[in-house]
Amino acid sequence: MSAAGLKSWQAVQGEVRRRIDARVWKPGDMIPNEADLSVEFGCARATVNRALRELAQSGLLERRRKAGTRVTMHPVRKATLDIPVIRHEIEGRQQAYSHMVLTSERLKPPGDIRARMQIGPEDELLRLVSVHLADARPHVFEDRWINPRTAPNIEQVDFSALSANEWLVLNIPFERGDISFSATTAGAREAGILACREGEGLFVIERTTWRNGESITVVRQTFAPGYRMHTTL
Amino acid sequence: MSAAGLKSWQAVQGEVRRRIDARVWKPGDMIPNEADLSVEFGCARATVNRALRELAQSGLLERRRKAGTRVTMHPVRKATLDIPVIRHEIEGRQQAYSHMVLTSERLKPPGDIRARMQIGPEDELLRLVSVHLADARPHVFEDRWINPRTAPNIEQVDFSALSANEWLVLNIPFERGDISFSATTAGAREAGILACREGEGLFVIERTTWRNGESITVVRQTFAPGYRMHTTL
DNA sequence: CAGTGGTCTAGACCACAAG
DNA sequence: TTGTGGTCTAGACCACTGG
Repeated sequence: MSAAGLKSWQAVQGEVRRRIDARVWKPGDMIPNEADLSVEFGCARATVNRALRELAQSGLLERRRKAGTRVTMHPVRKATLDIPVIRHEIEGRQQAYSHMVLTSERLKPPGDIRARMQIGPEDELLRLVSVHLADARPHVFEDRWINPRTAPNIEQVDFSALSANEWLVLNIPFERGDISFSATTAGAREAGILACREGEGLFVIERTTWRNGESITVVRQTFAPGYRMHTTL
Repeated sequence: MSAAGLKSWQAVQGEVRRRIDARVWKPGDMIPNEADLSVEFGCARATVNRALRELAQSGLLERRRKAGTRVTMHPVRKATLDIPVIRHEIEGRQQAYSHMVLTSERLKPPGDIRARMQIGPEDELLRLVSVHLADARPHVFEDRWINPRTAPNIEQVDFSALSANEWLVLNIPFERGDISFSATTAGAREAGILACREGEGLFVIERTTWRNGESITVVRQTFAPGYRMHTTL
């Protein structure tokens, strides 16, 4: 039953996965410590550590100093999604990208935006409403608020040449952000802009990004019908 | 400008991030090799390697043997989503979980399911339609196909006690899977089951899982209005 | 061919937390 | 207090691939 001569961390990881899968180590069980495993497998402890560390990060194991390592009782699967710049996503499908700014204005935001961006009640933001097109057909409707304090010179940028998304990616990289995925129902406005029927279900991504503890932007992107994000587990 | 005495991989990683952020190393630039960096930072090469490896995995750097390491031209942000078992998600919100099986039958699947699960034209699958409830209110409508070849004994399982999701997680762990997120419009059936209005936009997760090169299950989960997945970037 | 990242090793010290 | 994982090190060899 024992396995010796597993000299690569991938091999160790595979053997550990196999044992968990085969219920040699059951959910909730403790597994041997790194030193013992390194002896059993005939490799260095660092190799075992690398193998187990990745399994812990992926949620299959739980590790605590002194307490040791146990098989997670109810593993939470994690999926990694790529969040592409919309132009690249469209061009990657061999379609022609373009975008249009519908409105651009400076004003005090409503309360929910103010709260999400943690700004003062008198601060003004730049609001940009735009639509991204793939082969001249509407693809995403975007409603964005930008904080001029973190993005100076934003007022001078010509967003007809470069979308706000790309300008920010290039000029104001963010340190931290949160993102959410949901669905909404097309109202008259979305239906008109995205050329779909009112009442259709639409995929929505909302994002807030931060830099040096200050918010950069809040954006809500509503996708045309049929949009789908895909990844592997 | 140089930084010496960065003795932890986190510190090295932070310094590298800082330089990329500050445009010391611009998108597309090569950066020094690991040996040189380890000298500059006053640490071992393995420490530099660990720092850079993680940055490469997160998409900020591109590394190739012999070619060296360069700053990614258009970094693709990655978001990691937790895909919880529905019962845990509901109970985590302090709500009472329950579920109901609406139909359970064995039959030959339609062509799209057959294609996605890569099974023969004569193979039969178990089809389970069910709904998960949070505090007795409908939360998810689930349409699932299960392959009896990978999940033997599935016919004998009492899914009124344990949902198919949980039974599979416990008994037939998958090796590989794909998942997609999209939106749909509630039809009469979804509206009835989820107690929402017809025509409402609903969030959808579709999953296919595999084990030993054979498909285990295909499931489509349609969430009640207002559902949202959230994570950080 | 040779330069670069990828990995393994044996040993060491440290940080944390369970008993 | 002490067992465990977390990390660093110096050195070594290997695998890939650009020139």
